[in-house]
Amino acid sequence: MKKRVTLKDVAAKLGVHTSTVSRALGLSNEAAKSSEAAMRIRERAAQMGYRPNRVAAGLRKQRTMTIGVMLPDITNTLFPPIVRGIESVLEPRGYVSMIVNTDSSAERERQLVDVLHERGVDGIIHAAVLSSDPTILDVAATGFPVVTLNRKIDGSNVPYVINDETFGIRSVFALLHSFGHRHIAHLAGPADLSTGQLRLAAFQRSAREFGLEPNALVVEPSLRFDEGEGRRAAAAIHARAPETTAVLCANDRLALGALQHFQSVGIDCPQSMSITGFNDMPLLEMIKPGLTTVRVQQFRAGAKAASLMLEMLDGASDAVPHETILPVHLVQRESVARPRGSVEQRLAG
Amino acid sequence: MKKRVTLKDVAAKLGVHTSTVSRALGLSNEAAKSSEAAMRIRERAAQMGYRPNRVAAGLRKQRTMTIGVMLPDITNTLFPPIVRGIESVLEPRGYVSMIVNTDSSAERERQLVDVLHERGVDGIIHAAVLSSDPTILDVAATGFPVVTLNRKIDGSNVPYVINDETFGIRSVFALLHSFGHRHIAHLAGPADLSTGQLRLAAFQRSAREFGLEPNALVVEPSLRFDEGEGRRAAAAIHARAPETTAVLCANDRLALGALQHFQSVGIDCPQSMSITGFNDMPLLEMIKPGLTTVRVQQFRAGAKAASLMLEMLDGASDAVPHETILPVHLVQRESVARPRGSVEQRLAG
DNA sequence: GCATTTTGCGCAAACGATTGCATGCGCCAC
DNA sequence: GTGGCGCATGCAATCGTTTGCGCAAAATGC
Repeated sequence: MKKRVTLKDVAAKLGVHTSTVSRALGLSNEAAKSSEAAMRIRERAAQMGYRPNRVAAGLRKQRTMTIGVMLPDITNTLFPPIVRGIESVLEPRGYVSMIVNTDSSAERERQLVDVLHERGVDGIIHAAVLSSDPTILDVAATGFPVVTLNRKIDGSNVPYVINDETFGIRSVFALLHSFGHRHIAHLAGPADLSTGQLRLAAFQRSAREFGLEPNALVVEPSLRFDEGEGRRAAAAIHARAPETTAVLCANDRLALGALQHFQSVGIDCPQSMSITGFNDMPLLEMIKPGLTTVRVQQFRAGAKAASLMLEMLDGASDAVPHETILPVHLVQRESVARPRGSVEQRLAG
Repeated sequence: MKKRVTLKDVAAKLGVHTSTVSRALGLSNEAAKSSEAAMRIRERAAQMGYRPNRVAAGLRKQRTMTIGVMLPDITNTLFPPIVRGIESVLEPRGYVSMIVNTDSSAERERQLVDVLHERGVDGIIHAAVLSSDPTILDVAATGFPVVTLNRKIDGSNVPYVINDETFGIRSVFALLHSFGHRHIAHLAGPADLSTGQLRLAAFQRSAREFGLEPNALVVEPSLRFDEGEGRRAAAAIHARAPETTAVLCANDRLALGALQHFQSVGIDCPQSMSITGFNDMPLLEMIKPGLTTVRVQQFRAGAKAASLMLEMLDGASDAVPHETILPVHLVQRESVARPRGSVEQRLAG
């Protein structure tokens, strides 16, 4: 393996001191470094194929130009766009990200925070899921730069980026309501996940806003955000409240599961049952019927979180906004129709 | 921000030299380190919350315990499982991965190799796509540890892990043939991507094997592995060869596009047109008709590549197999049926 | 009980960059 | 002509570990 070219090598070749070379290459060294001597050094360094050793620089400067990214599971289609968004702002600034998967386990999260620390990351972007996890808050409390994604943090000054879930849920609710649905069930997300909580709260607020009694509406919580739970919970809803004409699901995968369930028992969507999702995951437009859902801007969320992080690292901690809410928008496809037996449908039929 | 505890701090507190502490904590220091002195040191270090600084260790040891992972785009559903597979073997051994997205650009790839080098990664796992890209080969040629995924490398000794694409394509071909299809078109992948090439070659070999003249079968190459190209190419196939009864697609997304096209022009799948995919991407079971495809084991491929990498790093380079082929298997769903007008169908009809 | 091997630990030099301080030079002004 | 200022460069310390070397003490062998 070829030995790498170091500052010393370049310096020796030019008969100058390493510090001189270091300064000549130092990015921001005022315009002063446009002197011809510096020019010659840079030229020579490039020609020799010099590449700075960021590990050494990191040790000395206590800045590794590395950002830790913690997420539950990169396999979940939600996260890759976030990662790309983060990367899109980090990379041009010379940072790289170090991605770890927590599998939503508090224990793993604790370990992984240590792993990231040992490797000297300059900050952590935390794509949170658990509605409460002390670890990352502890880290932030020490003054270490942290930005969270998808979770509102109340009792701290950790900046966070979230999507406007409340508005999103309200939008689907409004849509269902405008189609004439009054028996709207909520297939809720897991109670220990922040998005689950948030969306449930938004559902209840919307119900009230539209003059429906929240307690009269059935809410069936799921244990995981997956199709299996969607099927199970949909069955439960149908059993508990056969009068239900629409199921507002906390995310797309639950909605997909619900869809499968109703199809399997011969209840047509959207003719006999309207179903909505959340997130607008890829490929959703392929399935039949196209799922009406809410599109969230994952890429932008990642990019935003990364910019906030960079601002913090630039020392402008005070200037970074505590809260950033990204707009979402309703994506109407075919999974919502007027309820069977509604006035309009009788007229049409 | 709390200052981190260093070896020196621990040493000072115990009145010993840093090197003593270092050795006491050094993982593999023979059983010798079970001495009570070492025990006390470890205990004390843990109690003080000592965490080794891997940056410093990396500088000194020229081993950062970091593996670079290059892939085209983490957003592509193929890659997250690979990443988890890699992580599953790296993490228990104390390594972390540094993921970069090349967007299939040779230029970006060149830059990113430098980025990874600067950060002192111990090796690179390259989830290749381009059927030829010199950069990574150059890197490997210098003796730097490289393992590639999904691409066969001929003129070098870089270990690679691939799925048994040839067998997979042959399996679908055999299935279509057994259903009575004789006018089988291939919706091929981009010619500059290795998987595109490989699958085309496998298609032609299979045709010959089953007694069909490869040149008589229509092959429509796509420019990208996406639904849009799938639609376009499917239309082209239909126009060029209306007698086609089955389209064997180079991957699932192309198949999805083809499906969309045929549906849009009123050609029913599978009644009038059989379609097959490749990869078995998630959510595929949700669409109608379920796409018959080939499942590849991405997680295992990643895990395997990572093990090979670790073997190389352990100095067992010679013992590392040059080629690893992972089995794939056919997943039959509903998108394949007997061709319209076949003897069997006439009998059934 | 003495010679020899083993063991345990301290010392100090790395690893490759950055950076405060010192030095020396040229240049300008008075 | 000399004092002072600025600028470029060199010197050396530093970041936190690891590790070869050497010395002393302990353990072993006969």
